[in-house]
Amino acid sequence: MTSRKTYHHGDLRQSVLAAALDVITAEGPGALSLRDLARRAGVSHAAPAHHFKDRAGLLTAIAAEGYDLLAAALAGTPELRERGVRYVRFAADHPAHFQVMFQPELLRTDDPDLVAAKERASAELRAGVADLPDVPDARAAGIAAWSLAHGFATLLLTRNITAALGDQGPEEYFRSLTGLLFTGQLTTESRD
Amino acid sequence: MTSRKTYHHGDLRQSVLAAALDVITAEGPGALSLRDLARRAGVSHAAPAHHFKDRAGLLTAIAAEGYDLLAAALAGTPELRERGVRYVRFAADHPAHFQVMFQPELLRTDDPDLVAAKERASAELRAGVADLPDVPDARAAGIAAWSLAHGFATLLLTRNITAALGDQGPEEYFRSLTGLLFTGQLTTESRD
DNA sequence: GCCGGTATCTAGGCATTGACAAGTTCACGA
DNA sequence: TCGTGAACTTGTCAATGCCTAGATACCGGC
Repeated sequence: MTSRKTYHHGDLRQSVLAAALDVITAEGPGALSLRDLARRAGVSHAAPAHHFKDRAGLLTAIAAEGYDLLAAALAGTPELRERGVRYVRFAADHPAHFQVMFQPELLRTDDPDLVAAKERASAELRAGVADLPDVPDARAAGIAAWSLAHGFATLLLTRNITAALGDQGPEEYFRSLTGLLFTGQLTTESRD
Repeated sequence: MTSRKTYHHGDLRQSVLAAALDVITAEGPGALSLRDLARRAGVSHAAPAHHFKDRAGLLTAIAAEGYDLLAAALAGTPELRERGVRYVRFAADHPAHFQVMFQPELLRTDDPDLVAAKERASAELRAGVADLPDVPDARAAGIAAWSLAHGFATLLLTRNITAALGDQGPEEYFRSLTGLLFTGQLTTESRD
């Protein structure tokens, strides 16, 4: 509702993006309305379209930004476990990005910017397992680690493990979870 | 478009549910339109509302059905690993249910039927770790296992691991993944 | 300093949708 | 037979996405 003296908003793209993240965080991507975002920014209802083309364009831009944020969050972390912790932290800190990134139906998955950003994040994920010693199938190991972190993050954001967390932060809880796995406490059953 | 001779459809609820699952599977929950579902069933545009109240009601019914299907899929499986495999299989077999179940913004989370069905599924999940020997924190172990299976399932449905699968089925791949973890092949790094 | 091109934003309109209200048809039991 | 309620229809309203045409302002070349 910020009144504006100039004809040009000046920073409409960022303004709309920020408002979109708020809405998605609070009510999910389904509640997104381009017209509502325009109202919040104090511009006419068709103004956002110039920056994002349409709804899918806006969400694609958010997803691309998310992949870049994820890549940055993972960069420079040597240990695999700590990468997992940072993955969880990213999801907790950027829930809107995270949600949109993993709902391909909402996106233009062939968008060049999105593809490039996703590849940068993907490279960081692969780097986490590349230097593991004595792992026969690095790709499978990577998917195992990714599944664990991604599942934890998803269950966290869908409020499926809030009770279990207690007063502990998600990151610490996840760190101790990996400890449980890596010290073999879950391996006591039959092996085939 | 099936022409109908009687005034009453006869099985509108099931008809709408089935059509909704098709749409969600193909294009996600966002593409759901009550009016479109009505057209497919050959009824007037407001007929579905009588059975599901509104959009959230329809999605809540789908989620509840999903939790019951999941509980049934897990029931009677003794081993934890096999429960994980069945969890993955459930997601692969019922992608629409799975998606909707884990998007709380779309649902009426306080709906009694939904809460009850979710509790039944939750009980089956807990049962998987209840009889594990020598696990100090069964709850944490359960969340670790759930995270792994849920993450794998989610990444599978979002087409993030299709390349890695090759011609292997998701279930077999997941089974071998758990093998990787449970035989300690990912535990070679530092332990603190 | 000004002038034209272009990015940015406005205004209007159309088809579609979700939700609501009121009326119609039908099944079923007293 | 009658009436009661469930199942479905019809009509309507506000809101949305998207398109098109037009208005405004910024910016580089001259």
